[in-house]
Amino acid sequence: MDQPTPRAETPGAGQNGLGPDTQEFLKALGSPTRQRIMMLFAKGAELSVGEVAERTGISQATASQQLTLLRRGRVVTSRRDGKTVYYRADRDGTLAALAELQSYLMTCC
Amino acid sequence: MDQPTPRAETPGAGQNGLGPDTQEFLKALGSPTRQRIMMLFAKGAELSVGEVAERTGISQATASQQLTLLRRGRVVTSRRDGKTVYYRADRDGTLAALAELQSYLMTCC
DNA sequence: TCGTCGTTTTGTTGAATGACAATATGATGA
DNA sequence: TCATCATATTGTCATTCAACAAAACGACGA
Repeated sequence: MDQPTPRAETPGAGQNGLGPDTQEFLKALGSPTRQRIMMLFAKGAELSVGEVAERTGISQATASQQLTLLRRGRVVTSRRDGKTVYYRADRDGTLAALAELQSYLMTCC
Repeated sequence: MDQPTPRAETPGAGQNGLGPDTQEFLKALGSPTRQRIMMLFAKGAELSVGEVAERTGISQATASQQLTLLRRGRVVTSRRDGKTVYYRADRDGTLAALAELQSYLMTCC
């Protein structure tokens, strides 16, 4: 169910600022709750929405919402198996965002 | 007696998540307005609060507030010269945050 | 088909955020 | 000291966000 959320068309960012992807990435990781969620995905672990809800102590609906935001920021990906949806860290998206962030910050420092 | 009293400072991030500094860093950069402000500091430029306000089109008060948030996230530093306060990118803070973020993300991917 | 289970979406509420105007602080020069 | 300039803080309002419960959706199995 990993919708190919319309890929943004401004990957370079370069001199003009961060692309929308990286912007979403920063917003996604900027929340303590979502940071806490991300810790569950250490070492490539794959978890269902319900498991994330249980281990973080937030409601199932909230977990689903927050995971959506994380997916929008390309921090996680999702995969559906039957009724349950499994999430895990998005290695490529993360590395891409990190790279763009780095190049962005290099123009300031 | 499980005592999870938040440790004051855990620079390593390690297994427990991001340190408060990096958390502030992410929040600071997670805002479009502040990202726009940061673009003004390319190439080591040094700007006063008034200049930031003028070039971004936001009020002086708002500029001061947002710059405070950026400073709290160690994205900029400030220096006072007479009446005016000059801000510029914080190279060390940025690199430190980037390094911690990277090590944090490496535990997931 | 029907019921159930897991997930998502839809209200709704309280807290946090972003913006401004107005005021306060602080430094400099007359 | 006093006036002035640049910045910081305060007060207020509109918007956004995080969280929940409840309802809708979707995929199985009987």
